[in-house]
Parts: sequence; C-alpha cells; structure tokens
Amino acid sequence: MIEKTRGQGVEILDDIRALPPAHAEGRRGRRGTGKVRITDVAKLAGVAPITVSRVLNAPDSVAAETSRRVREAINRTGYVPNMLAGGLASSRSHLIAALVPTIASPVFQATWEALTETFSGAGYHVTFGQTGYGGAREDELINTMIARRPDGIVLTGIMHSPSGRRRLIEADIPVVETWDLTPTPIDMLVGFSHEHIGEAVAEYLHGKKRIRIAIITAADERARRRAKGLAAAAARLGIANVLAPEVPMFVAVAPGTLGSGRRGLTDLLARHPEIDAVFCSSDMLALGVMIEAQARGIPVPERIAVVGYGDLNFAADTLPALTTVSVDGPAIGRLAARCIIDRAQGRSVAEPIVDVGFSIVERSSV
Amino acid sequence: MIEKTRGQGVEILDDIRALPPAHAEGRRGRRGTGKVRITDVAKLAGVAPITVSRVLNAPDSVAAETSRRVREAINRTGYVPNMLAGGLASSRSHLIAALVPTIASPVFQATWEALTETFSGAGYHVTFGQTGYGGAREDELINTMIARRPDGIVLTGIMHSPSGRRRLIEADIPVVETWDLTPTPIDMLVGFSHEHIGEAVAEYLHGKKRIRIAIITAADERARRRAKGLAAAAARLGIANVLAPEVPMFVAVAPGTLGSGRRGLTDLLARHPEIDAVFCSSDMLALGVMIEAQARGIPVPERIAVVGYGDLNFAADTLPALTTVSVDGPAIGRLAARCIIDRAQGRSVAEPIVDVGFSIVERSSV
DNA sequence: ACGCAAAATGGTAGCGCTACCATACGCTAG
DNA sequence: CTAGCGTATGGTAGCGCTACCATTTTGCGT
Repeated sequence: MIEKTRGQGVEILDDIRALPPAHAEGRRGRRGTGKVRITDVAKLAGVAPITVSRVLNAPDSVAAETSRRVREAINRTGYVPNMLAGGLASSRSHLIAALVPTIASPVFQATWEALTETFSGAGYHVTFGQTGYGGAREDELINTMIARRPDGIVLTGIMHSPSGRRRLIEADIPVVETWDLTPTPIDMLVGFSHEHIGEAVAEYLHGKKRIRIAIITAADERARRRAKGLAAAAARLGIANVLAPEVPMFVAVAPGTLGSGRRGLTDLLARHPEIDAVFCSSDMLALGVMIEAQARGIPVPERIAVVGYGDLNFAADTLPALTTVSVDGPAIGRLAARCIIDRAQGRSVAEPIVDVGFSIVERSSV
Repeated sequence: MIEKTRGQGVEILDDIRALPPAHAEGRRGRRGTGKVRITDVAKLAGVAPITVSRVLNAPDSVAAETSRRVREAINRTGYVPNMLAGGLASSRSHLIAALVPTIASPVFQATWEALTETFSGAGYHVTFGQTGYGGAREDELINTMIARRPDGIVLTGIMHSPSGRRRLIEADIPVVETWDLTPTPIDMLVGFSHEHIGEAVAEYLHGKKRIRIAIITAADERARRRAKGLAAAAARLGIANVLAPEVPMFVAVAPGTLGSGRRGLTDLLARHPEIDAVFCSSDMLALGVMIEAQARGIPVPERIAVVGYGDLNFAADTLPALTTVSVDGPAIGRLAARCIIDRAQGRSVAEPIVDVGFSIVERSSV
C-alpha cells in the first residue's frame, strides 16, 4: 500500500532521473545509505573528493573550469552533502540552537524571525528547543542540544541554574543570552531591563494622573520582574499605597490569553473597584481587558487606562488603539546572531553586553 | 573582555569540576574538539567503548552493575554524546525536519506542539524550516534539510513542485504531508479538505438564512481553496448570485492580521453594502471584522454574521463569541509523528492517508 | 559433571567528510 | 636558466561513534 502510493507519486514527476551511485550494488559491508557520496561526484568530475568539498565550501580556491565540471557532476548525480559527516570532520555543524519558552509566542516572533534570517544568510540553520514557561526541561534540553554540537546557542532570558551554566561553559560553545539584562552573563548578552520597564510604566501612568494602578500578569519570570519594577516605583511615587500597601495583581497561567485578560479585570474590579489603570504583561491580555471593559460598559481610557506589552501587530488596530511597551525584537535577533557569527569567524565581539532598551508607544488606551 | 565575562560566569558556579579528558594535551593531530569522548568514559569505567554506547542506546542489553559503573563515569566526566558522529555511524540522526510557512502562526501552533511532544517522547528532536507563505524557498530548504539526514520530514500542505517531490523521494526519507488532502501524496498524509470546509460554511450560513456571503482571506493557497469551496457551494445553493455573479472577496497579505480584517470589512462594505455574512480565513481576521463592525455601530450577528477559521484560544472570549471552523490540530501533529515513528521502527503504517476532518463551532457571531 | 543456549562484552572496520601537508605547475625576477 | 613564490590539486589520516561478528561468561537441564 505504501509502495503503491510512492509509485503513484513517482509517475507524475518529470523523467530526468539522477544517476544511481556506482557503489550502490557491490558495496562490501551492509553499512551506508546507498546514496550518492562525495567520491561518486569526484569520480564523475574526474577530480579528488577534496576538490568537490572545496567547490562547496571554499569556491574561490578552485579554478573556474574545474568548478564548472564539479557542479555539473553534482547536478547529474543529485548529490546532497551529508552534513553529519561534514560536521564531524570539521567540528563545525553550521547549526545554531535557540532555547525558547515556546516557539509560538507572538512576543518573540519578530526576534526569532530576524535571528533565523540573519543566521540563514551566513549559512547557519537555527533549531529551536522549547523549555516551556516553567523552564523545567531546560537542563535536559541543553544536553540534547549540546549533543548536536551547535556552533552557537541563543537563550531566551538569562540562565540561572548553576548546572546549566556549567554545562554551557564546559561545552565551549558561544552563548548569547537575550531578552533580559545581567552584569554577569555566561558569555554574551543582548537584552533590556524588565525592572526599568515596570518603573517607566509607573512613571508614565503617574504622569497621566492615575493613582491606583493594577497589574495583570502571566506567570512568567520576566513579567513578574516588570510587575516588581512597577510596584517599587509606584511606592516611591506615593501612589498605590493610598488605600492599600500593595499593587493589586492578578496572575494568569502563561502564556496570557484574551480570556485570562477578561477574567483578570473581572477579578480585580471585584476586589479593588477603585483601580484606574491596568498594566498587562502582554498585549493579548490587554486586549482581553479592553473587551471585558466594553462588555461591562466601562469606558477606556476615561475610567480605566490600559497598557500592554509587546506592541504586537494588532496593538494599533484595537478599539481604542492600545498604548503599549515596545521592544525592538528584530534588533535583538540580529545582534544576537551577529555576536555568534563574529565569534565563529574568529573576530572578537566588540560589545558582549548590549542593552537595546525599550519605549512606550502612546496610543488611545491611556 | 570576553574572557573576563566568562571568568565571572565561572566563579559563581558550584565548584565540582568535570574531569578533563586525558587526551586533551597530548593528542597527535590538531584535530578534534578536546572534549570528553566515549573512549574516555569507557576507560574510566573499565569497559569497551561499545558498552558505553549500549548503556546510552540499548540499556536493556547491559548488566545492571556494568550500567551503573558506566553511568557514574558519564557523570564524573560530564560526557555529552556527539550525535553527529553517532548519526553518521548509525544512519539515524534522531532528527525530524518540519517545513512550515512560519513557526509563529497561531493556526498551526497546537499541531507543532503535539508533533514536537510526540517526537520528543520517542527520542527525536524536531527542527523547523520556514518556507514563507509564498513557498519560494521551499526547494532550497528541502536540500539543506536533507543534508542533515533527518529520519523523517513533515510538510505543511502538499508538495506541488515536481523537483521538490523528486528530491524527497530520492532521499528515501519518510515524508508526511499535512493540513491538506490529496489522493497522491509523496508518501504519507494527515490532513483534511479545505474545499469541504468552504462548502460546509456556505451550507451553514445558507441554513441561517444568509444570502449575501463575503470572504476576507489572506493570500495563502489553502485559504484560497476554502474560498473557492465556499463560492462553488454558494452558487449551487442559489445564493451569492442574486445581485452579482461572484462572491465578494477581499484578499490580504498573509498572515492575516486584525488590521487587515478591519480594512477588509471597510472595503467590502464600500463595494457591497448588501453583504450579510463574512467568512474569514483566520480568527484574527474575524476579530478585526468584529472590531470594525463595532467601530461602525454595525451589530454582529444581527446585521452581519462572522465566521472565523482556526478556533484559536481567544475565539470563545471575543464579543460576541466567535463562530469558527475548528480543526483538530493536536491530532494532526500526533498522527503525523506516529506515522514516521512507526516507519522508523520498521512497522508498516496501517493508514498512510488520514482525513481528520473539521467541525464548525457555533458561538454567537452568526 | 557436561553440553548447550542465552546473555554480556569486546575487536575491528568503517560511516562520509575535511584538516593537514605534500606535490605539481605555472610565472616572475635575477 | 634557475631559484623562488603563489596557485591549484591530491593523498592520507582521522573526526567520534556504532554495525557486525566473535568471544567470553553465565545459567540450567539432565
């Protein structure tokens, strides 16, 4: 049945068949994949295997005519290099491991896109490992990633676990930590301060005469630190402790959804009806807050101001348009990739710690 | 400077150092990574390298006491296997390549999550390659993926390009096409019919007495086919050609955003003020449509019904709650993974073509 | 006690590629 | 004409691991 299906697939193809590798039949052992190898291409082109390798990896070092013959042989045989073998021999896998909470989070989307794009242009493939928001599988994942001998590792956030740090250092692979800030990274870092964001939002809302700020946050470490920054600044500014000593807070499971935003506002209004502003740990939560406000007939921003985080592609189009914290995600991706590429090419990295900062984009929800 | 940073990193770690590999100094050639190899572990445990290999890859074939000694040696040396070498020797990379339009699309999120999870449980790592919605880089990407000799390839949609099909067949790697249906897949397939979805939505809206259905779609091949299915059924049902022969349509660049949903409704209302229902190619577009309707004071569903696609995690929480087409994404991911795992373990795949179907989730927007 | 199968372990020879050094061949300078 | 250099190409020897088969050890029935 399976063979049948394959057969049908084959028949509708064009009829140019690749040459079968000469060794496929009379190979001594039972090993090997029976596929075209670099020696098959070399034989057909009348050169040594190493010359084929050079055509592929260092084209400038091969004469034009030789290169042409080799390329023709590659096309005729349908040769696809075996990067496992190449990586083993050269100790360069052309692979980059990126550890992320989840690949689907829209907040990181632009960063991973830029990262992938930049690496791709330099001949690297980026492979993602998902740690989950709890970070429980992080240590295990680091091991399976190192097992593939990547040429670089990109982390989301900073690595706290001592065992994880040790493994990364001992693996002797360039590491970039991202989306956070610390004076003592494992190796290199491109990020920004979540505490500063919380403080900046508190100051911004204080300037807008909001005196009772609440927080709706996903149970994510960095989101919590933004909340802490806001609480600290609120206390310093003399707001938030007018009626109670603490900033009202609703914590949802990560990642935050529209629904948890709605539930968050419902919960906060029940407990603290006096709140006049909400800082959300993601734009999706903020959208949920605005929808719940609409359902309750609460005018935004008149009665309650809403601030999001992420500046996602829908933030400008909500009703009212969402005021939010914007981080230059693509810059983080590009810079992180640059760090590793520079290191891989033997150049020294001028700035091993980069703070890309952030900005508050004012729209209509405050 | 870099070294300084590394040094700081090291100092805050716990003080258990891995044993340095004995060969690191007096190695003959300049080759190698200077890291712990399987022979170092074997020597320390007093066994042959192959026994260490077996402890890692076939634990049941090693005596308990031997296994214990080997594991201790692994821990003491900090050994991490080199999967490039292992893959080369065994022709099994434990790598799965998944080709996707973009990793961040929420529509596929649940599918890739289940896929990754299932493969992960079987000892495989899934690596994603992004083709973009145009699919321009697809052929090139297939080559770079095959170069890593994955044990399986998962495609989003069906592979149309003959050259891509040929390469995949010649690579002799198990392939699963997903999220679409064809009687002639390359190898295996887990998906559903987009035409049928369009037809089902037309019939559903017809049953709700809607007689002027419009479409807002992203410029994505499968979304277009849903639109085609709807148009065909609408014509057959005698709707959609009451006033004009064609279904009014707005095409946005992929992926659809909230903003393009708003613009889509604005455009459609200007050109076809009589429309009474909109089928969107994603829930995000549908949310945009509802927000634009709200901005214009158009009641949903009374004046205009809205149907989305994807049943994303916010669909139940919009205002009104969104009626949408739901596909069992996790099932697609699980089944696709199962197909490849079964094949890899020599079992034959009972059903090489699986149609997981779809359903229309009725909420309040129709 | 012995024979024999099953379980446990090891030796050897690659997997397909590239680093390293050697060689061959022009070409210019003296 | 030859030394000396740079460019183009090749031979050899691994990279670190596992398949394959051989060997040793163990267990158990008679």
